[in-house]
Amino acid sequence: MNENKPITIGVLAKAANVGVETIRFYQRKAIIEQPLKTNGFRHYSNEDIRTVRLVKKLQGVGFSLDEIKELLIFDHCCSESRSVVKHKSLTKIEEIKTQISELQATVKALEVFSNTCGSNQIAETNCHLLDCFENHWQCCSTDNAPNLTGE
Amino acid sequence: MNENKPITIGVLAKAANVGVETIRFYQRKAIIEQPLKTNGFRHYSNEDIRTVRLVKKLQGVGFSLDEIKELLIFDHCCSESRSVVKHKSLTKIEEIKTQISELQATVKALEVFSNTCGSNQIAETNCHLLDCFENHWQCCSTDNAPNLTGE
DNA sequence: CTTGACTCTGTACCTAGATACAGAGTGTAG
DNA sequence: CTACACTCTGTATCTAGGTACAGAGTCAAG
Repeated sequence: MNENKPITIGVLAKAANVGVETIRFYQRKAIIEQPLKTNGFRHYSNEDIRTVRLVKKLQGVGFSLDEIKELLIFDHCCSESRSVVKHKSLTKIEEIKTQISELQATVKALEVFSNTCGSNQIAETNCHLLDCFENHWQCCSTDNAPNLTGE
Repeated sequence: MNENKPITIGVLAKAANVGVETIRFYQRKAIIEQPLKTNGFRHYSNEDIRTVRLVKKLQGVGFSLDEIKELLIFDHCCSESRSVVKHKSLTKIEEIKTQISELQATVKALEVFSNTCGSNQIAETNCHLLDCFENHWQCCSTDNAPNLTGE
């Protein structure tokens, strides 16, 4: 039933909620495969729709197109090199877990900030984002930068 | 003790682990304030070091420079408009929480993928990233895109 | 068989976030 | 007082990820 109404670039773009130029861009970047052509017109598969949607979703959670491309390549060669794929997935999982903890620290810092700064009773000096973030990250303080300014 | 050895742009850049050009770029973008000058040379404060470090940290968890700029502006005007600041912080907290759940779904999908694809016993057909993500997101499937291809 | 919607290739342009460099001035150690 | 490291302003260039044409071909309805 998909044979009589082929999925042209416009149909794909609409289905995946992106512009046609974006599809062509992804082809140039080899994120989606160059599809078959009829009379010079490309036609796509339902899997292409799923792929483009996945690309947009993965971008939304912080993957770059290069990373996404790598993930998608896994998907096509996994019978050849399962252990490599497994290893790369596990590495990526660890990266994402780290990012989740950093985001949780951000939330904590913003909560403290909004509780102090958003409260009218608190003195202005207790109300600095910099302080809140430093308490939750121990990364921005100048204390751990020895002897750069005065010795 | 910081008076005799002023924090020049190079010192600041090194302390915050960025290039001097990045510092100048942040000044042009008004992410850090234009500091005082002596004989045409800018000198910075310890707070500037903290600020640049915070900027890099916030970028690392997905904030754009414009968002960071807005946060930093909060930090300087909060006594004037505490309720606005509070409201914006709470909005940001909700955004980050959403992002955390999406990242958690990504981790789940990758775990399933690495457990199937990484296992030598599993048939190749059970081993698609697209399937794993669709099961954890219900977003990429073509099923919920009605009548775009065949009717 | 024309008209309008769509597609093709190719190239140019755009924003964000830097990064590089030219040409001139400054400041400090030897 | 010279040499070298550093800074200044201003402009150009780069990468990522698109977005926007131009000029030509295709296809389907009326």
